Amino acid sequence: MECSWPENLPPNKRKLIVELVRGREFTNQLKNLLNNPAMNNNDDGSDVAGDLVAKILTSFSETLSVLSTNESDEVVKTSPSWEDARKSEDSGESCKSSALKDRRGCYKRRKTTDTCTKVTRNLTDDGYAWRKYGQKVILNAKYPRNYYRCTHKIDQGCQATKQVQRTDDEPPMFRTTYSGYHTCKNLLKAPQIILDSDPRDSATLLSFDTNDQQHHDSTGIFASLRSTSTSIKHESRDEEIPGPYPTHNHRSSDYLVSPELTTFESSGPATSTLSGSDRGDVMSEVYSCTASTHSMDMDLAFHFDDLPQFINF
DNA sequence: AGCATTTGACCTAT
DNA sequence: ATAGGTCAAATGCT
Repeated sequence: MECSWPENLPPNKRKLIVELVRGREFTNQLKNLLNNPAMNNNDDGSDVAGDLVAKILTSFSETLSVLSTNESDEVVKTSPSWEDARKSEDSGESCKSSALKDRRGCYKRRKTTDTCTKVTRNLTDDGYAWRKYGQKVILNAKYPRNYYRCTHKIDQGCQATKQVQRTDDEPPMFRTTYSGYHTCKNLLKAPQIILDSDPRDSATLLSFDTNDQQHHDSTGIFASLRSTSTSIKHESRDEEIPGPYPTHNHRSSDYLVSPELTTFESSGPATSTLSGSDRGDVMSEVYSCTASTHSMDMDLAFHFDDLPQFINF
């Protein structure tokens, strides 16, 4: 069947649709294959199901790749980039004078991204290499908030960031908020995607708190991902978070321990909000995520008693 | 020397 | 106006 694109559809959106359609097609083939296991081997002995899974994963990778590119495109479009700011400065229009110092602050704060928050008793490693780029005193908070970006922001353009803040609670808890996708090729472990795990498969409690106006359509992409193991190893050595001011040193190599992999992805031109959750003394860790697109809002709360499953970026 | 962290400045969102 | 997020020079560490 001939497919005609709307004239004004940007190429990257076409690519998104193509990849999603491909993914759906491969998934359907896999479904048929599962209904007829006898078809799983080609004449040459190759594993058809395995090939299809590989194709599906590739399709998702491509989709996520396009989405991350879109995000940066939008930033450039809606605001002057650092380079643009420099240019307008050169023409005597904005920022201020004197060379290097004026680069400072000529940036665009990201308006919205998908975020995911986890609250833990200890600081746990998430398997990624982070570099601290800031620390802020937060109003009415006893402890400062620490800002980290992916170590591969420069060399691979990875946009993932996280914020870590010690709560005022006793015993101390640590709230980690992740933003953006890891698009880097993490050398420690590759991000892994397993689609739509059945919540009954694990002890994780999933709470879908949906809005009244919620409606779904195919533009919402939200894949929940299943743990590859039944437990989460915590980092052998806790990350150090500064106590009430001032700060300690901690180097990015502190974050390089690789625990088991669990993955979570959400995407979409999005607005995001964070929500808290509490199960009193039963709770050991709580993860909450909100991802919303223009067509779908979804909140998730993850409770972990024995750490069978969680989220990873 | 090279890389990571610290920290004040600067900017945006509200 | 203010709180919070990011930048980048200075500084520290290996």
